[in-house]
Amino acid sequence: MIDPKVLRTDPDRVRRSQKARGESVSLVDELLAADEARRSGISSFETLRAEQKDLGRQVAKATGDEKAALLARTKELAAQVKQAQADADAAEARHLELSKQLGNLVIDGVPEGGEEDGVVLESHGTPRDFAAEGFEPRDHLELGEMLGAIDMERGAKVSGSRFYYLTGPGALLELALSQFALSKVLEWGFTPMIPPSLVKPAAMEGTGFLGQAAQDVYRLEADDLYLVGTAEVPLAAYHSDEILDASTLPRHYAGLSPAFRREAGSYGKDTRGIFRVHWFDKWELFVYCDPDQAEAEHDRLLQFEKEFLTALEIPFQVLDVASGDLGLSAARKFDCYAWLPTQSRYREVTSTSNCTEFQARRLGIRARFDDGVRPLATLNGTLCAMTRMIIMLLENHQQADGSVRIPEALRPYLGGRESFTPVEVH
RNA sequence: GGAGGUGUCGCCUAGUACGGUCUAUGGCGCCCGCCUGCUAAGCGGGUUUCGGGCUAAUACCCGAUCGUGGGUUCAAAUCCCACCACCUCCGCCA
Repeated sequence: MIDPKVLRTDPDRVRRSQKARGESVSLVDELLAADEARRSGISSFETLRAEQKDLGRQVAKATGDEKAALLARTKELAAQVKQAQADADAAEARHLELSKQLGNLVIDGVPEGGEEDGVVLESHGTPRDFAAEGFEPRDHLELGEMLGAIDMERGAKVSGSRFYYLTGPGALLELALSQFALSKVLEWGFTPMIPPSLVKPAAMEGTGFLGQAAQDVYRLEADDLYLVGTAEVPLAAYHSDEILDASTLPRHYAGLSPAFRREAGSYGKDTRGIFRVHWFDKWELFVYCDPDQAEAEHDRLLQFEKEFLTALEIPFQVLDVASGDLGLSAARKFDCYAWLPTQSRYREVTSTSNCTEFQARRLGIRARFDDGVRPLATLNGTLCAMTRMIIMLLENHQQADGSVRIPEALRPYLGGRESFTPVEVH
């Protein structure tokens, strides 16, 4: 949710933001009307209720005829109070419903437009020239099968399409990546967390995943729980309905969890291998901070993501995501796109969002600052989505014979091993 | 899954059998002040939280808030119903 005061004092700014997102601008006017109705509803309820309480006190003290007279009067008032409360509740509910539809305010400077309009801010590393090296690169699945690292067929047999087994070297790679990620997050001062990956509707709703992204979420009907698509959800909900001491900010958490995604509407897209799957494991970075520090923290998250990709020797670009492609919660988003040799293009591997106070307001996360209790800012960023990172390692570090060089940074977590080589598998 | 118990303003706690100055008690902690070579102790005052109003700002005023949501009633911490969380025991289980 955005700040209701901004809506009242500067509705044009909200309209601009809605327009930049490609969302309905008339929602802003509906919200303004709902807000007004809500405030006047509450106000008339409070007035009546004060009167009722006062009468109640008199009744408590009175006796005999006096009491009977007061009781007769107060009965009618009670009916009015009840009605006023019902009206106020209805107006409040309407306002809340509309508020939740409104996306976060886009930060100035975010490029306008949709998916194609993101701006490349920087490029790091140089894609290999396989032609110059004299061989045609194999794609990650071919390499994965040669190495005995990825088994899609059995994944499909057991769980269906878009499921996989990581076997032998594949499993080792994921665990090495995970260990490497852990050592980095500790070095950067994050608290490592293993959060629950099933959450209640409130957590999903509060993080903004039940809006336009709802069709992509797995739900367990029998238990009314959701499977999270990212550790962002349990990490954001961790402090829900809490008031934190400002002196404990910023708080840096790094969560390792599975990510479950229905990938509805992506039929036929990226169907080969483990590029787009229904489940993968991921290290996610999460920050709670003073809204004043949010943009600086956002830059830091991006730095960490860049450092990780650089250490793994993967060429990548940084994209400033356009306003129409931000999702509900983000006010600004930077994606890292890594070079995928067999597609000769950069593909998304990480994404970091500054959600400002949007999620905190929905989840009731506040902090006690010198100037009072205010919602704080939340930010998140991918550190390592295992399947995508494995793809990038396999393809970028492959050799002519199908073996794959292990970047130095990962070797300590693989017993010093320098490469994986093709094997006979069954 | 079965049986029983508990849930009060940071923590502990009084209040719930019998609805009405509960406008929620007391202690700890914390904040301010006094006293004081300095600290401690002592003394006095303040302290649920949230939303709103009014202020230059304090002060002050109004509403909500006793796990959550409903209900009964003129009136609910207190009575009724549902749900949630935690604890104990039993069963099952990595």
